Amino acid sequence: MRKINTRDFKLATRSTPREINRQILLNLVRDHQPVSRADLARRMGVGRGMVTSLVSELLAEGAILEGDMGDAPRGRKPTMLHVRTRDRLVVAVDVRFTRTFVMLSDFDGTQLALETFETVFEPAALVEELAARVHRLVGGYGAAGAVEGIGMVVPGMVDRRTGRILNSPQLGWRDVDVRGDLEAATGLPVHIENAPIACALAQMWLGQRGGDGAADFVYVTVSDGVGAGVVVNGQVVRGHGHTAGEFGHVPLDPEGPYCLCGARGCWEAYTSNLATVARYLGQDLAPEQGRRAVKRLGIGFDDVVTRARTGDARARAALQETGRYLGLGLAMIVNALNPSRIFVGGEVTSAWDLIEEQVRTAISERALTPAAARSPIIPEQAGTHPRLRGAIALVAAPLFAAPQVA
Amino acid sequence: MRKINTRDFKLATRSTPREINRQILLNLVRDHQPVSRADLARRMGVGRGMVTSLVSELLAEGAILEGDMGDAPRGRKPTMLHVRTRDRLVVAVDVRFTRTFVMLSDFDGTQLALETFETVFEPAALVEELAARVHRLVGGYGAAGAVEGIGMVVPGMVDRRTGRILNSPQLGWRDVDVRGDLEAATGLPVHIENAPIACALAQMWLGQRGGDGAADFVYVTVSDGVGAGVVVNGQVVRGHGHTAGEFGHVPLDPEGPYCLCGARGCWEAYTSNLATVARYLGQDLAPEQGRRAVKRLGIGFDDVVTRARTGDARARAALQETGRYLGLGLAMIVNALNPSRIFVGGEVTSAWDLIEEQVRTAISERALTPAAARSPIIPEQAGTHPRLRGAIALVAAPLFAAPQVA
DNA sequence: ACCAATTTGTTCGCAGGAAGAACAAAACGC
DNA sequence: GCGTTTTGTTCTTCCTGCGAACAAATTGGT
Repeated sequence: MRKINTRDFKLATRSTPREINRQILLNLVRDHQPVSRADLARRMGVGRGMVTSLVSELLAEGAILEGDMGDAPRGRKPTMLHVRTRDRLVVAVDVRFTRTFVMLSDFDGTQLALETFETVFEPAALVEELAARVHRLVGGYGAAGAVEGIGMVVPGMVDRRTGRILNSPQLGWRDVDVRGDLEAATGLPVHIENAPIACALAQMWLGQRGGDGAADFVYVTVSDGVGAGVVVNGQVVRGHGHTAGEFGHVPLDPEGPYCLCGARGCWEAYTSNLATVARYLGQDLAPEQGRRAVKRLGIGFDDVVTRARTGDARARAALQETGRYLGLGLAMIVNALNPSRIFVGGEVTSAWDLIEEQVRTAISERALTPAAARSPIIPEQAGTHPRLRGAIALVAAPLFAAPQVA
Repeated sequence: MRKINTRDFKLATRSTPREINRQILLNLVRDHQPVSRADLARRMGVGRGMVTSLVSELLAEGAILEGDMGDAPRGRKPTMLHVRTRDRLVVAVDVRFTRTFVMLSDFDGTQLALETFETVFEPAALVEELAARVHRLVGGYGAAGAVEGIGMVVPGMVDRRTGRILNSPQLGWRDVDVRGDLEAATGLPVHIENAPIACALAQMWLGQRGGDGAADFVYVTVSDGVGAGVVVNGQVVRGHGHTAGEFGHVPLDPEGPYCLCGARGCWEAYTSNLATVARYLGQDLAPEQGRRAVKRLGIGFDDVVTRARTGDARARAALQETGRYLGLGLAMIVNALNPSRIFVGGEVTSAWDLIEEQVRTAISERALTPAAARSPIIPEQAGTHPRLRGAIALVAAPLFAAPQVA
């Protein structure tokens, strides 16, 4: 029961049904490939005639491909259809505080090249550096297919429509138009998105095929900060001012430790990697000295995990406390949005076996119903570059998304 | 960019464009009535021919009406169109812990009759009582129009599709099928919904006409408990297990006061009416004795407000603290979802002038961006029966909602 | 009083595309 | 080779958006 916005609606034309059915068919091919025309007709509940017509249109556009003959017990053998992905390339860019990652991949997420360099904070210089690398990658892998766009993920608020980065404290950017410059420098369409949202997009568009198409889930990223990408009704929630998903700065305790945002007791101040390290070292995080002390000692989150695994009881305790607070925050999300599942990404997942019990206990304590207490929490295994996969989704998703109508 | 669910999609047929445009037109009439065909054609950007055809269809169905001639500086005078609401009736039912409210109203929300009775907790008995009253109302106001359905609002989780009440602690119901029984007893279609969601629906469908069509907002109800109805992209969020919006049981402080849900420090335990009264009396809320003490003294939330207004400094302080915690919880919603606005309903609104400053201060302290800190918080004035209006929306909304497509 | 101008509302013909039936093609077993 | 079965194409029908032409209603100027 969606309300129609009388200021910003989209009329249906004669060709609207075709657009809709085209996208449905394309998504069915995507989820069930390899698949025959006759099978598609059965799944869609339409005649094979219509499928033929839609398929030939998609074939002409190069959206799908005919593959081998399939096998059938009786009758004519079907020709199988696939989505064309292998020779359609994307440049995925992940700008992080320390380093920037650039990956060349195809629409499926298969990695062709990956390079990283130290992040340049000056927007113009970053664009120049990126443009040079994109140019090199496009030239070097020209034979593998055509690059159809650049997907870029940044920490901070982004206005998807204009492509402007409204505010990124980590990079020190305010209302910067990187998209326009990068498009001009490379001649490729550029899509920019906020990092946790991109991770949610990666789950939505590149997650396991034929999954139950979870249309309601939350992706929580735990690294230096804590953020969340929220998906409701198959759509990402961006918020009115582009700042939705900032669960990281919801207070768990008004008297809690100081957070980098200036407030006290933020969820992030309990469960971010920095918080875990600070807890292990027995330091208070926020007073600037504490933070520098953490940095000086050169102990990172991964070191804490390693020590916990090799018998350091204090490290183990620090991690378990992180797990407990992680669970409390997740319980908040369960109560607020009751998603069908919550994905967790970031370095914590490497210690999941050490903290899972604490996480689940905390959720059970706080969940309102037994069903909610059982909400699946799915750690995304490390090393899958969820942000880069999100960047790929930024380019690939528009081809598969439902047409906007009404 | 909505993802198409390949398990549960809806094909477009030949008549899909018509359905879509029909609903757009109907909504335009609703928002701009009285309005002429030519004006609609201009607003929709289509020829007048198509408008004529759609309008005659809607006229034939009785969805809209032709009214007076309008006035124009030159040329033929237009005939104005209206949505037909006056003679289309709804029975709205609000089942609360103490009393049940039954209202007869038209589609516009104009009240024709309102009665209340003490809530019967036994489902079968309640249905019987309701059926008798509906029968009486329908008979008594037969001349005013035809009753097109019953909208029912209950405290607790509801499965909208099946109409079953999954769990209502307040009423002591678990997996009860009131809808089927009430439909059988009255012969009218029945829609059931959870209370905070219904309040959000009331805002969405019966809120001020031609408002900016806020498609992203949250309605927070503060009474005995604290709940929220969340609207994203023009759609209500129900959650995977029908328990979305339970912000009331997110902890503000793990060491805080006990909540009726059993946990500690819930937002509800700080800002519900009971919490305010308990704070005023200096009692701890949750231990069963405290709660009974509050009841025994016979002081309600309204009494605290009255005393605060007549110079009782302790009452004033208790309310202001409630305001502060209310603000902290609202800040959480702002950070999590960044809605375009937050509506607040319930008895607190009667003391809004006393607490507004505290609310706004708390939000400012916790919001991440200046824009988020300025998020409009709109108290709904008391006595407007938002839950009953939500019940009306349950019946009226399907006529205006966007058709589900793709 | 009549005519031009202007605006509203209706009708009609064209064309895009869903829907389904008829038809052609391919494979298998007898 | 021939019937059977399944796949894929083609063709006809009909719904409906879309634009153009037309009818109706009103005002103001001559």
